[in-house]
Amino acid sequence: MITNEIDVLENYISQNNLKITKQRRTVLKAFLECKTHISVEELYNNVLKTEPKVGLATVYRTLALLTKSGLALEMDFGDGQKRYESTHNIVHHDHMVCTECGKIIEFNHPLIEKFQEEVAKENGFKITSHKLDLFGYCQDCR
Amino acid sequence: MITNEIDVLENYISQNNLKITKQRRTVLKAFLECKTHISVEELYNNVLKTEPKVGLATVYRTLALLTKSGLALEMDFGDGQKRYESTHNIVHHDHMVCTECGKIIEFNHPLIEKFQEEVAKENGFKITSHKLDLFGYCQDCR
DNA sequence: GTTGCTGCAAAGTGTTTGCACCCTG
DNA sequence: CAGGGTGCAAACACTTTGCAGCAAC
Repeated sequence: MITNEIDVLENYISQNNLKITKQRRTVLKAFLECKTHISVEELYNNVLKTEPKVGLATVYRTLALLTKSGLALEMDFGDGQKRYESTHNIVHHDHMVCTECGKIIEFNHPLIEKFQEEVAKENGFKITSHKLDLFGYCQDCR
Repeated sequence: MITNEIDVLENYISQNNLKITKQRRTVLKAFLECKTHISVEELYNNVLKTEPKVGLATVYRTLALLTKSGLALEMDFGDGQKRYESTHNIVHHDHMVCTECGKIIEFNHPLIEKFQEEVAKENGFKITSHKLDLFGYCQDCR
């Protein structure tokens, strides 16, 4: 529920001497209502629909805040802009990106994760995060 | 051998009505002598050591050319700049990136590749390329 | 009333492009 | 000598930052 996220945000905010503002609530709300893997520009446009005088910089700053507070994940598909995904109610997954139509299919394969850990251990490497993107053509575009 | 790469480049160039120039040779030579996963800036600095009046734009343009001719692979580790790797004598591999010291460990795990194909097939997805990056701490930094 | 937040515009960063001149083929 | 290549600077796209006024606590 959205209430839940606002709690998380307010909790983070009160622990860090920050302040809740109308803009931050608006951006969070729009972020949670949006499709996932949203770009800053897309989110900004959605925010403007309800709150037309919010600045783009505020959206950038709020997304950084959401990322730090653990509500958002920052992604980079190499298309030159950052994209974000809510951490609410999602389990970890990787992405197939259709280079033709831009569609993103999420998937998760436990064995792939397992072998990642295995190969990391072999190299004395401690994984904190990972990113697996498959690029190609989706069913409709192949 | 370097001669080999120049052949590949000249071959591509002659097939596309392009021209061999001193700058292109210099960039290619520096590229092949450099450490892998090199950034444009790093390569540019190395080029300047032997040919001080080459422009940065030429390095960008030549790297695009090398990528198109199949001599270079473009990578993006999400640090805001493109990096390149020679395709010469390398087999496909993925990367572990130490977020502390920047070290990059290459690895390859055939089963991970196999399961990628498997999960793609399940989704009717045709993979043309993929990218797997593990982020975390290397042996020295953990 | 302090101190953090906002909107705006300016500055940054990495990359691409327009153009006049140069050089390869 | 035609047409692509080069260096330079300007333009670009996305993101960050400085600042004066504003709002939350």
